[in-house]
Amino acid sequence: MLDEQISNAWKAGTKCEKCAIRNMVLFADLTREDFDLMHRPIHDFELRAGETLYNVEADPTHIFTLRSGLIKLISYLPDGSHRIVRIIKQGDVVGLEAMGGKPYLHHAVVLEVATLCKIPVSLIDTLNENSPHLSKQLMLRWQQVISDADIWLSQLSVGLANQRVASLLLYLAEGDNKDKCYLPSREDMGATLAISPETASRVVASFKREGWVKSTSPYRVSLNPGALAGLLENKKDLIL
Amino acid sequence: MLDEQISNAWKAGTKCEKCAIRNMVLFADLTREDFDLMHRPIHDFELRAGETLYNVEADPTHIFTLRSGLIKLISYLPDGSHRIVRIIKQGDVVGLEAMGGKPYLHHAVVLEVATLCKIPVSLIDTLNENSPHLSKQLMLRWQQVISDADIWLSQLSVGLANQRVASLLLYLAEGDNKDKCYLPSREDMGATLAISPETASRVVASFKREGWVKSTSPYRVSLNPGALAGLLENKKDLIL
DNA sequence: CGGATCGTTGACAGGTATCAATGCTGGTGG
DNA sequence: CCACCAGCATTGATACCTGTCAACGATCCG
Repeated sequence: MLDEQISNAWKAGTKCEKCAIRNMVLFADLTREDFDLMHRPIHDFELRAGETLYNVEADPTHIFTLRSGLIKLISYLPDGSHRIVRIIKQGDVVGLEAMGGKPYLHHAVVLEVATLCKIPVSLIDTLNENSPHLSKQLMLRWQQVISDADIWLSQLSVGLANQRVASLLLYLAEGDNKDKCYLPSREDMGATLAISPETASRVVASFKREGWVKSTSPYRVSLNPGALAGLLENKKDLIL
Repeated sequence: MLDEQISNAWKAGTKCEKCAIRNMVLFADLTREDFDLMHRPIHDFELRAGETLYNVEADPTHIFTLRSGLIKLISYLPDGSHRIVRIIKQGDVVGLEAMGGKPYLHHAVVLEVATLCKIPVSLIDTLNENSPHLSKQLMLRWQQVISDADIWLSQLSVGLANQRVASLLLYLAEGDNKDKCYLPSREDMGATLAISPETASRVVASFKREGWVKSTSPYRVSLNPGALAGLLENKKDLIL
């Protein structure tokens, strides 16, 4: 039975290599023996839209990699309001805060059906002491997170409402087929862009009227990246 | 001469321990021999307001710790506009992106006279392979950065202009004497809070009229934390 | 004393939040 | 099978807030 668990873990390991499609190579250099040494294996699983991956009160014992789907990270303010501070896309790592024993910083909720790998922090710690390579990989993950946070700050929270919505759609399209992407609920868009749901609705409606955004299936749209990007250009056209 | 350099590095090392006042303990567990082994020592120096610590084009060969003063991190957008995405306070680490060879993500400019430690990335790398403890410390630094970024997103970019200004002042006061803090130029406040400099000016002026903010010296104010915090409470007073 | 830079203040237009009403859709139960 | 309901998107009307443009004042410095 234990052997079965190990085997399952190793299966997850091979999937990790597939994740490498999006430079997800945390474990690319591990051998079969390394896995056999572990008591608590990596576990892969699936969550449906609306389900919670973790919240701030959960035990910070695992980090996760998102193999497919979409996850939102919600930050709650003392006054009860909330904001979506990040959207996790395929290949990203979630819950890195757990390293170091600190509680999770957010409430992580699935937007689109998600398949994930669940990795015990203790495992990372063990490997960390032996493999400086993994340590480097983790460092790169942290950088990615910061880099994403900066995009949020410098692009998604600035400018007119239609510019913010355009930026968000383009951001979501990056991880997807480049011109098809997930379309968040209007309330989620509001919480993401610091605008009201009604304004978000108005903007999306206007984009649809222009033909820049077309619904394909529920919560899925195809879009015209060029037109949307055009909205962002003329923020400051200085005469240099 | 080399010996003198080493001695200087060690002096900087002792200062690191002083930094530990704000849980800055990157090198707290290093011995004298460890330092003697290093070819490129830690160097400490000072920068005046307005001077640049680094920009995106600089060689990402060092990370820095801020022993005193204040530094803003600016992110430039493709369209030429810019935003202040973080403000580095005493005890914080700057330029962590340099780990991993990636270019610096921002333009780092001094707001208030800053004293810093300049640490070669190569040094960190070397130590990293031997000391898992340092690796842990770095992890904690990353967390801190993320945590700060989240504050920016969830508090400083949301709500009415006066709420944002209040949040910013309270944030700056944290690192200071709790009721005295640095008062940024109106333009910097605008770039930080995603509002126009004029609006920032109006809000600050109104705070001064209310007596919540009082200039002490140029770019320095004392403030009434309670009153400012009061502005943030009634965002959503639900009947729970 | 002029000039530059920054902060302040005013007037006004435009964008957005808010409140409210109306469609729309999917699920439930009769 | 249909009616009903709940939740979400849409749309409208209005007040408020903020951006913008512009003028003026303060301060510092050459």
